[in-house]
Amino acid sequence: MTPPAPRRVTQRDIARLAGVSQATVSLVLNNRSDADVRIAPETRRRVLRAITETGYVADPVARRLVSRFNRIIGVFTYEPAFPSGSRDFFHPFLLGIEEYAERVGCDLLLFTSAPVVDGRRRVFHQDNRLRLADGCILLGREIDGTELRRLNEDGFPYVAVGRRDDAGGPVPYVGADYATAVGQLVEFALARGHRRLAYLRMGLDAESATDRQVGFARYAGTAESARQFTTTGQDADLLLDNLRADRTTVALVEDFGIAVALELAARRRGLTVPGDLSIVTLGDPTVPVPSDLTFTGFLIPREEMGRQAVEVLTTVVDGSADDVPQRLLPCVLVEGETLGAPDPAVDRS
Amino acid sequence: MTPPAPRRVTQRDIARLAGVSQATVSLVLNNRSDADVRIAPETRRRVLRAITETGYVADPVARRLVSRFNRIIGVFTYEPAFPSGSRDFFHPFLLGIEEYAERVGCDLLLFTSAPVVDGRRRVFHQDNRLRLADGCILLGREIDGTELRRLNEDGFPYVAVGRRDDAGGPVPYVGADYATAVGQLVEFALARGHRRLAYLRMGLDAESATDRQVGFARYAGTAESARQFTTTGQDADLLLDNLRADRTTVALVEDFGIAVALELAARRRGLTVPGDLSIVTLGDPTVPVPSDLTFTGFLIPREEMGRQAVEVLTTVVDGSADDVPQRLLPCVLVEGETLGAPDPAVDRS
DNA sequence: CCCCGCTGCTAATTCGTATTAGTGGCGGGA
DNA sequence: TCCCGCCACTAATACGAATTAGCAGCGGGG
Repeated sequence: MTPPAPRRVTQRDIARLAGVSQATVSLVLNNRSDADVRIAPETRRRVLRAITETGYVADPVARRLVSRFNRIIGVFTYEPAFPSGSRDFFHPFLLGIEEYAERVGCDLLLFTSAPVVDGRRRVFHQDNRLRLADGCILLGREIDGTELRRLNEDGFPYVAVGRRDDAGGPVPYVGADYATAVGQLVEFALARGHRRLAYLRMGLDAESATDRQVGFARYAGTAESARQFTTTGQDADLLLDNLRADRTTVALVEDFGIAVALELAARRRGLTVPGDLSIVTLGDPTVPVPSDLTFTGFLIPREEMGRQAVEVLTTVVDGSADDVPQRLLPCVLVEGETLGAPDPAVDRS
Repeated sequence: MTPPAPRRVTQRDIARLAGVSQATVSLVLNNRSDADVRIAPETRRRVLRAITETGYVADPVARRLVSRFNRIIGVFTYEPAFPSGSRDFFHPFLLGIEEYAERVGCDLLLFTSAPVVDGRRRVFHQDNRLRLADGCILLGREIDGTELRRLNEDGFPYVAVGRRDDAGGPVPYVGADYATAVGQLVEFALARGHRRLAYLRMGLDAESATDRQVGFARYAGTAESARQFTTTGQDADLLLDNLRADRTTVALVEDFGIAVALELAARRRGLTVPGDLSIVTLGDPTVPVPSDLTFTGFLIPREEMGRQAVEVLTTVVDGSADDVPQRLLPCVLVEGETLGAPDPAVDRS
């Protein structure tokens, strides 16, 4: 048992010590010196002395109650923020978020208390704690539309990381420009002479998946063939069969893990990459995948997304945001070694 | 420009809607039903309806002002929490912290706003925000003693991760029992026949370093030789020279990276590990080190330390702590492949 | 001498919620 | 009829800081 905590020092205590009123202490503290507020230097000194003597610090909670601002940025992750599994997924975002938060002097509040319902965390629940923060950053592959809608209705400042479809109004976000990145890779492939492309998707209906498909569909129009396959990557061999049957020369793979599995299957079968089949990845690995070769594809600017999310959020919070901020950051193309020219023999057949 | 934020819904609004007083709303909300507080079921229903209609949620800040509790756990890291460099250092702690915080329904507040002075973050500074949280977990290899002292004086609930020396009183902590772990490894080495041991330290004066040395000193007493070397690992060759000159058969290495460097230097010189020299590490890698062999040593129970830190903190916060909680968790020994028997020829010389 | 205006401060109020003391109304027992 | 006691609330206050209106005191101009 600890002794009943000694009541913490308040402005009243300081006031008593310095022989002034609580209001004066507050004025000195915020060192106000407007036209209509003047404090004699001597008085100011007495107050400051009392403050340093007692080591007084203003209670941020009480302060917030008045000022409506906390300098706290909420971070809501739809999966645990520090999981072993998707660890590499959130980490770069958090890195950028932390960096920028430090720059603007904000603390980060991780809403770990949000209860899990139906396998997902929920922003809105009984004892909603969102308001502890001035605004909130939403992280997650998929974000529930109804929750976004609710945020919009409440007018609570927030920013999603990753592009989001409208939800009862436009959603502020900082995303990655997947469509363009995928488009560029398709153009590369076409320029190399590829005419039979395949797009391997996981079958998620997250915006990030849609955007990639859009990029593929938009730029692959001139190809002789541009099929799409849905796969989990479990049966890479079957997948490979399908691709071969289709005389595909380059596969654009949504998920990095599947690309690795595909390459492995090809090698097992005596095929070479990119000799017999080119493989292009459309996103960096979210879990460490042991692979000795560098895949052609792109990197998602996760860290920068985190940084800019904080930046955007601050503008939304202080009301200086221009309309609803929506940013798409360019992905970084990776040359890699898995995109080659198609086999001429096959190509002519 | 956003429209001037629509003032958020308060209990007064609910009260007006339901035709009751604000106090009644509060009573319904906390669904108090003590002997001296009774609300007619009909009234209760009216209030609840108004609440669900407006989507009202209590302002956690105002609530805190009254109750003194926030269900917020502060996390203070002396280096950035999500750095690229020491990433693997904090991550496991945070993982455990998050897990347990979720379990007890607390949010995590990362004090990213703490300014960096002299290359380190400081807990105490001008605009101290510690009080936003109910208590605080301190993470860092080295923690400033004066700050601990200050925390003790202020009576602010906190727990350090890692054992700490007294600072104006005992420091509550959850640490790893390095002394015992190192001791066990020394005993293993002795049991294998080693008589000439060397302890390679980095020269930090953190408690974690001291504890390891204590373990070494305590258990290596019966050895023929038990020297200590200070090294940064830069000149692994010189280090190796010294060890050879000293006829050392087993080196206990504080830092994992140095162990790797040493093994590399040995191999370059045509020596085998553990044939010619046994190497034991005294802590797991904080940065990913490419190495194909498993070092004999121990693992620090970082995740569990994080979990228990939260657990202990909650007891400190609610005053149910038994005295000053100090826990040392056992490390997990790793058999590994780098501890062998000493070369008999050398041994007899 | 009166009043204005300036200086330097304080009293009072506000933020939103929790808690406690108290109050009006009503039924029942004496 | 009077009073007690219970029920179902409400009024008032506290939490700690920020802010605003306003009040003494004093000097100077008319």
